[in-house]
Amino acid sequence: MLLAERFDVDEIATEAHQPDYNVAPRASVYGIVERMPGARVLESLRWGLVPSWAKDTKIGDRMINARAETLAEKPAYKHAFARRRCILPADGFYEWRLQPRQGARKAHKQPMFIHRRDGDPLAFAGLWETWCDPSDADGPWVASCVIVTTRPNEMLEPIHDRMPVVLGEDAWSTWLDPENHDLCRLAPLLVPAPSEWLEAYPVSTRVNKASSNGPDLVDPIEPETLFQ
DNA sequence: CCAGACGTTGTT
DNA sequence: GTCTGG
DNA sequence: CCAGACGTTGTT
DNA sequence: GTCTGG
Repeated sequence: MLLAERFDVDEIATEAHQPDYNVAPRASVYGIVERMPGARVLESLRWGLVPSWAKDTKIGDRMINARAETLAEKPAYKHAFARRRCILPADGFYEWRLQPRQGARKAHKQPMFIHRRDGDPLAFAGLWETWCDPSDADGPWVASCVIVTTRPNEMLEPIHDRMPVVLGEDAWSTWLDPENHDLCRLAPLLVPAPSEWLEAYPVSTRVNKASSNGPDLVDPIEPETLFQ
């Protein structure tokens, strides 16, 4: 499998499924994790971190982004940041650019697709946790994750004021190593990716609807249809 | 001490 | 579990 | 993030 | 306006 090769995964702990182009919170995403140092496993993770102490999974619905600036202090992320960092691979991500329209009182929100220029998948920095219902000890374990965000790089700045942390290949081992507790080696990774890595282009507003999906969502749209 | 939250983005 | 607010 | 709902009683 | 669901 392509992802497993690209991320040098040793074990695939999840069945392959079709890629999602419009992932919503609570959906499953791929994650690369190391429970043991150096042993990379491709897992299926629910997007929206459910901390181990949660009474139910509801809390995960709003734990979809974690600010890099405060990761180490937030009760909900502290443990995962210390021991359960992961990589969340993605073809790209969407941001909505406010685009004032002549004669319109409301600005148009133009969805943009951001991806790597070299065509490789992005490696989002993420955190993950496992949870099991405290009222049902025999119930299933739920593995969940959260995407780490930071300030935007130069290229994204006109589009949005935050962006996911995108790790370069040279940072993967340091980030994934569960025995690395050295903040001085982790903190420098949580910075905006170089603008040169990325490209942004406008896509159809069909992506606004969570039920829309499929590869055509990332098709570039013509400038004429920018202002519909 | 106990109770209650535990998060982010964007918009007004 | 752990932090904050009262 | 956007889209879409925005409610209760009583029954299974 | 604000919350929930995807």
